[in-house]
Amino acid sequence: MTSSVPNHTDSKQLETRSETRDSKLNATFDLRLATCDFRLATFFSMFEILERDGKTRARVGRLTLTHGMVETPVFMPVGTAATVKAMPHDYLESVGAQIILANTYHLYLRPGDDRIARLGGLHNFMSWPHALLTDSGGFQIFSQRDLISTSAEGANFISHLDGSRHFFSPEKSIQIQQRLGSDIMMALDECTSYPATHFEAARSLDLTLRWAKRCKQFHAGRQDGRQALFGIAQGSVYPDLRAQSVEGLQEIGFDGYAIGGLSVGEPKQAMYEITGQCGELLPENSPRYLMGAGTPPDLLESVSLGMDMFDCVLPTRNARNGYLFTSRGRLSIKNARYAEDPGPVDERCGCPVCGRFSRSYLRHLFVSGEILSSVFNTLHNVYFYLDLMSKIRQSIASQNFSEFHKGFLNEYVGGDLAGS
RNA sequence: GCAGAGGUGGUCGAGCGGUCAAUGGCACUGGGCUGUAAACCCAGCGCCCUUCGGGGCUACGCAGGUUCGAAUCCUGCCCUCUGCA
Repeated sequence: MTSSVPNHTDSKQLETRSETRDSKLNATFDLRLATCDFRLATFFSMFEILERDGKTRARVGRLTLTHGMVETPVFMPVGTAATVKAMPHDYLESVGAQIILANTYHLYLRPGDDRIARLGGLHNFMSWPHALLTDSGGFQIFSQRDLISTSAEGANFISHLDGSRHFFSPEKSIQIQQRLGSDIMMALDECTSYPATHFEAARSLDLTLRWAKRCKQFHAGRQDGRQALFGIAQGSVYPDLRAQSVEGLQEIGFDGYAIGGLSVGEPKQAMYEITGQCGELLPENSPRYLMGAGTPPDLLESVSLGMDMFDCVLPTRNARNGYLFTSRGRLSIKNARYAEDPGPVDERCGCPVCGRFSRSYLRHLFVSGEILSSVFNTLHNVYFYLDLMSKIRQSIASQNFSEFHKGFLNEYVGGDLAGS
């Protein structure tokens, strides 16, 4: 069974990919043509569990989507505006990205879902032949709450781009995601901010559940198996509300279940407790997606609690802000101590950046504000995340996940890397 | 040589009698970032103490002077730029 869990980030595989770049580009082009007309597609969303860890709730699974199979646990790089910032597509492929995120609200505002639809859908538009997940816009209800008001009917947005007013109903969010043609659509939710009182969280959860039902109903009318729909649990840090949320979602029935409203400022302990609780309550045979998480230790902990899918802006955003992930912890490449450090960012990293460039050079690029700084730092961080997920899958398959988890934390220190 | 303009903290540059250790930008140093309004944001940035309220010292080309008080006014000197010879 181990063989069914490919190591997408094996350095030899990287070389191979690099050597066959031309043929790969051709394949990409062919795939793009093939996916141009969705009516030809016959895939349906499916999740199967391939391996289970004996000591924790961790499992290895395979998600079969319209645009390819996804091995879980999986980290999905965030590509809000139809681009994983600073990452060329072939870099994403070479690093083993199986599925990336895009954002419904942002793409609706610009360039517009109708335009993307006319250009053959999001896969075609951005020339990404692999799996795509679109977030519903629910997170923007949280992150742009000063510009948004919600009602039972939906969310009223004031565009951060030009001040224009827009209304997002659950139906509209799904309609846009259908036009985009993502492999996985997310139900429109209200991402509850933290802290929230029990009363506020209950109100928010109730709204989210009603919206979830409308999303499902709207999608059911057009259900053709090409796009999966995931529901999102809310309930802040209150176990009774989380239980209610998970139960409500299952009554409606989704292709997968996400945990939203975490990693929004709550204590780590609360985050892990709620994740663990949801891991137990969510259906065993459905993919479980912890939205917005997290740090490398968060990913390991959440996998052990039964989570299958993750997304987070940390590897990409932090890369652009000069913060690199290494096997020994974080490293702020802008620090003066690296000014003349000839060593690689992480001597144990197999990424092309660590294989070629010094900390000194990368610091220079960052300090100088060079574009390559963002490119290299992002490539390194995304590689680090995807490599970590690959190792997690392997360790689960070989029944030594707990040891791997422990060993990783032992090396990975929260503070800055000691100058070495 | 004559005429005019000017020399301010790492740098550019404001201030033009007290509220000035001196606005602001940059540079520098550190921190933050968890379904991306983020190549962003925050803080520090003369020296020495501090019970974190503050206190002391040294600083606006150099040297004097006026004044209770000078980066700011006066005198001399040094230097820079522009124009005319």
